[in-house]
Amino acid sequence: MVARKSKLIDEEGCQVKMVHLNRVRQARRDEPPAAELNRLAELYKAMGDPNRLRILLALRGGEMCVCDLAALTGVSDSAVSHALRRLKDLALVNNRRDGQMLYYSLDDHHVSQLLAASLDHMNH
Amino acid sequence: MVARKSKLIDEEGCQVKMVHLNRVRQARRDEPPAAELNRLAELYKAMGDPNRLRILLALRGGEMCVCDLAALTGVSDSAVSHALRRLKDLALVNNRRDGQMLYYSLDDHHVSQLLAASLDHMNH
DNA sequence: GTTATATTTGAACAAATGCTCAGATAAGGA
DNA sequence: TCCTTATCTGAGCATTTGTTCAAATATAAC
Repeated sequence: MVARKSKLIDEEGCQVKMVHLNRVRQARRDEPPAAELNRLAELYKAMGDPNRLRILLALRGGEMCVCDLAALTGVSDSAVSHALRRLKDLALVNNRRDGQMLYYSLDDHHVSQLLAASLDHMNH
Repeated sequence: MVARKSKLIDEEGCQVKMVHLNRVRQARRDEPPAAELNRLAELYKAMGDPNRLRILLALRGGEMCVCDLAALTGVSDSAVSHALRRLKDLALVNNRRDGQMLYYSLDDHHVSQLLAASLDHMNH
């Protein structure tokens, strides 16, 4: 990095201040498409809530029903149901009905691996 | 999973409804300590914002200064600075001063690996 | 010293989030 | 059929979040 002073660059009609034009261009080029980026952000955001994260971690040990997850996390059945719907919309979990009860489990082993990688990262 | 009906279990003075007591106990046993769990959630939450995520992804290509990141993401220098402080507090990035400018980079290759693993996961 | 540039900081505020509550739905048993 | 249990849904609401703005720092050039 050698540049020391910012330049004003015209972009889409408005001037933008930047120092290393080539570096910014490279970053733009390497960026994943917006749809993929937003989906990744949604994924992280979903895992960024302590209770949803606890649910995901718990499901590594096998399927569980809603009221067991409520007992585990200490929130209402309703709150767990809301959380599970969000995780399901993101394809992080799925469910299977057995009578009146719904058993939730991790959607595939990738999810479990992602969690393992993160826990791993935390313990250096 | 065989149980079909919930039981009321006494826990810390209040009754909690659950179906598979052993499964809940196992999940509790396997749960990471609260401090670790909260830190992991904070980590995910930080990565769950599109602009912060874009910053992290951009830094995979090498260090960048604040105003370049502002030009990349299209938000103000101030917003980028706030974002970077949060990422720095979580040890996801660090910085180095060169004159008036601060160059930010990913804190270590683990962060980069974590991002790679996630992008990977997205493309099945 | 003064001035200009790069970044940081804190306050303010609109937008998003996660919970609870009440009512709806789905399935089983009497 | 009616009643009970398990889960879901939408509205309401308090908390949190991310941005902008204005002012403060930090360094460089003069």
